[in-house]
Amino acid sequence: MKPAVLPELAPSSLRHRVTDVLRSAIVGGRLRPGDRIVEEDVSSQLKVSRGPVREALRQLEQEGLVVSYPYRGTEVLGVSQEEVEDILVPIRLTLERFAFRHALPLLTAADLDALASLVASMHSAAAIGDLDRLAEQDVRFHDLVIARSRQPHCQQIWRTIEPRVRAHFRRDAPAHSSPFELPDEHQQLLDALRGRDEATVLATLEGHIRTYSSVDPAAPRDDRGGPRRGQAKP
Amino acid sequence: MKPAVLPELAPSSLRHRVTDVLRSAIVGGRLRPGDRIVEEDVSSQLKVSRGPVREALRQLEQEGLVVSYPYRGTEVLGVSQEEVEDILVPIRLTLERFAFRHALPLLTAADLDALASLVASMHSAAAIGDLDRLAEQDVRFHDLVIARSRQPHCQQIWRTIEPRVRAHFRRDAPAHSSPFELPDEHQQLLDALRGRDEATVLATLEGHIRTYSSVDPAAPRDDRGGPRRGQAKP
DNA sequence: AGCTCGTTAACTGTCAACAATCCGCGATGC
DNA sequence: GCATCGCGGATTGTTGACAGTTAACGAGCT
Repeated sequence: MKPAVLPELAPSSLRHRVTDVLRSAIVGGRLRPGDRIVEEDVSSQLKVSRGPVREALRQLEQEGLVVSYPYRGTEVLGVSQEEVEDILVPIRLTLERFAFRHALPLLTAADLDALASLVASMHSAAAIGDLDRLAEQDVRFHDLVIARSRQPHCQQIWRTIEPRVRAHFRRDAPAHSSPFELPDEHQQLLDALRGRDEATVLATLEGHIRTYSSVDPAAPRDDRGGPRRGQAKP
Repeated sequence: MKPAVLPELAPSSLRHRVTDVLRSAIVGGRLRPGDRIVEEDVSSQLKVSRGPVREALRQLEQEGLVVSYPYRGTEVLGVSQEEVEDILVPIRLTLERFAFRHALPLLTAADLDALASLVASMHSAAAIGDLDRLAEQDVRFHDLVIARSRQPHCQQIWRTIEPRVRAHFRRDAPAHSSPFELPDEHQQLLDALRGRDEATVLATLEGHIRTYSSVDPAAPRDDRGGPRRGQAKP
């Protein structure tokens, strides 16, 4: 096996798994903005000590999903629609333009096949209305391309932007578009990548991301998450 | 004392101080890309245990200043000029546009005075050639405005972008412009803020930040910092 | 009543010891 | 010679205990 084409397994330390569990709880909406996260609770529920939990919380804090105040604890942070539209989506656009441009000449046939199977999975998920899997494959598509760009800062910032965008659409704008548009758009992206034409790729990408920024303007703004004083009684 | 105008002292836990020490060592160039950071060394030098050091490293990792590989350690990460120009500066522009727009109606007379004194300090620093203080006041100027915007995600992303930009200019493009332009540009920004006219503020800001993205194109690209195998013998 | 000040429970912050993993190097076998 | 295996030092990952801080509660004073 000379050409290293193995998917290079993700690092799985305890702290990474704790981070993933908490992040998916937040992104999935089981932890809502304003909810407190108590280290002891998490560590006892997950049967680990508080060390890894603390490190996970530090990471989530840097990802903008939680805030913590010294000696007072950590709570889940909300995102205002304004910040999503005016900051997160424009940043995402900057990142992905850069990433797709750099990944384009580096994508192997195996990569394109992997993307194709993700698109196929999206089609079937849309067909049976499995929105969770649809979102999951959506993220993986972009993750893969961005990973192939081999630009460390681009990847790092992407990892901090993407969960917030996803949390926002999951929590506050659940029905932003027909679930059938998503697979089609990614199919177009994939076709553009196969064509290896940078201009086409970037134009398609731009259209794709802008689609997602135009959410229902009647949706309520969400600007919760100020410093908490006092705590809820049981 | 009804109107809360106290500068609200920064949280000073051990982990915050360790983070600050390491970050300033990286941004200041005393730790260079590729250098290893060993938890035990840091903890013994700073006379603290490894816990806070680990949390500091997690935070710096999220700020993109270091990378760590499981069970193998942490090392300082470099930034390529391409990533600075194509990602970090555009993101900075997005953030500051948003922040200045939101801060504009919220800035108090005291805030404007504080900005004025920063500008004054920049003038005197430029006069005696104190580039460190100049850069320090530069950052504080933008920090203050962004803090006043009261947009949590904007602030959070700023904190992760700014150190990288600063590290880049400090390490790789030390003489990007005359030290006398900096105070003047901030003077203009301050005047625009005093005028309370959004369009003027944004135009001035844009010019200011773009100035900084146009660095000497002959400067060497810096793309170090891949995964390390093996370790240097003493 | 309203304010101030101890008291206290619930947390977070910090530490030092222990466990797990990686890397280099030399022994071993072919 | 050269690949493979396994040992050992260095360093990171994890744990449980202890110390410090916060905010709510209630007694005492005015």
